[in-house]
Amino acid sequence: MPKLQPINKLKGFKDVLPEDYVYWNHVLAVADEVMLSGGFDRIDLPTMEKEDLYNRTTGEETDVVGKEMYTFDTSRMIGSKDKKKDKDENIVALRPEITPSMVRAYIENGMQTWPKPISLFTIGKCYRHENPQGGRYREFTQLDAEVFGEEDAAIDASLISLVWDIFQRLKMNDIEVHINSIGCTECKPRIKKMLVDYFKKKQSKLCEDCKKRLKKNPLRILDCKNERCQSTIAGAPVTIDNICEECKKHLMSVLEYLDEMGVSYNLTPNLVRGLDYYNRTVFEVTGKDDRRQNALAGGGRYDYLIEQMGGEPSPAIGFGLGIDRTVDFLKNNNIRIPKPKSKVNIFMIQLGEDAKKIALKKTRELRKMDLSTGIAIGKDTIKSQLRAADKVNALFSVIIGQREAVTNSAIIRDMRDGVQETVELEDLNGRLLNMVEERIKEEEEYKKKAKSK
RNA sequence: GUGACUAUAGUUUAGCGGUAAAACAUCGGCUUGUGGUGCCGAGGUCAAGGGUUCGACUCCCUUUAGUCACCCCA
Repeated sequence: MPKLQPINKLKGFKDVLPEDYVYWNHVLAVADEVMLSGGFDRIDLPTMEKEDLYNRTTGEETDVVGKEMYTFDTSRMIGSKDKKKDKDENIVALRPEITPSMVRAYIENGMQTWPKPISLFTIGKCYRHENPQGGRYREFTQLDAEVFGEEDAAIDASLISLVWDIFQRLKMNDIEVHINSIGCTECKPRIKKMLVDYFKKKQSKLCEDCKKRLKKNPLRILDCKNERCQSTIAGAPVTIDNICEECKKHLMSVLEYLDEMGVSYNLTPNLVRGLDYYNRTVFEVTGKDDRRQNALAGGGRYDYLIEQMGGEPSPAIGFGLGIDRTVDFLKNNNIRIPKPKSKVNIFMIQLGEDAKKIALKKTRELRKMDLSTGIAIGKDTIKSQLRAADKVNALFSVIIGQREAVTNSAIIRDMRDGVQETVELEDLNGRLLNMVEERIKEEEEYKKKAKSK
């Protein structure tokens, strides 16, 4: 028979294997802990929404929505009997980010009546159809947190401090926090106009991308990394010099609070975020390495979005934190994570049909006692089973053969030195529990001694 | 979407115009009911398709996939 072509995973998607999952587990646990202790409630939201949601929030003009979104027409799906007349109802999209869903959920569930501020977070997958490269995937996991109903600068600062705390807890020291303010409805248009006026005069000196940006999103020119544009950008009007008094005051307070909390940051006048809905405070956390895809987290204020989405006007601020990139960061920088506790303590070895039945029953009992127990059902020889026990680093093996099955006994073998003892079957569980506990205690003491030396 | 580079065993890599190596991993064996070390053995249409050649894993083209950079962003 000819070999069949195997099916591979989709481009930009990935499998997280056991070796990496310990990192995921750790990052997820730390994130969860920090957010919960910060007074946030965890929720879960759909991965798919109507496409319109993103057109009205993230912005049709942005690349994220304009060309990277996975959108489907459900009426044209294979086998679909659902042929609605109203086209808009049929167009759905996999979320490219979570904030729009958060805002939608806020309005849809009447959260404006909840005690303020409303602090929520969620962890889930997002999808963007772009070319994958280091640290960038088509399916990625984000921690998304939002605070609704409070415009005080202290909220901005404390939200940023939470991001900071997550990275601190993960022992990620080589990171930078960048902060900027892009103004409010009053000053943002003015700044935009100033920039357009300035760059229009120097258009010939800009790169091709920036010429396009001049029409689409002039703020983004400030963010351009093209060498050609740098000198022009350097002479451009700076946003924080031109924001209104109120916005300036807000920014200053944010910075003051951050100083107070011991969060170090850089005031980065060129920082603008790609999404349309931001105003005032915007921030980004990046790794200090020279990789390009080094944004670990980013967010900002979006005080007008809820009203724009048809809800009662309410201030809001939030951030997204990339779990994949955080895991990559830990691995690339060789940051140690706490060792997961040893997996298999006991390995059950059986010889013959009768013994197999007893072994299966005993395995279940031991597992119920919280003793992790392995068993190699498919293997029949004692040799191969012992080898399997060795592979998983079992502390003890239990051997039940024909002889033991007949006499209602079992052999406990210490895998460290090969010392064996025979016990009555009914005493097996208790004896094992004692032995494992003793051994674990012993190992901990040994570790302590090694450390103190 | 644009550009550069890469593709050999499960993994990491050698290799040469004359039909493939190593290390590690996996599985099996080294006679009786006892693991780790040791010894032996198994496994590859050299990414796919086409061309040049007496002959291609090796040279050329196409495709596909991966990596990196741009764009954008977490």
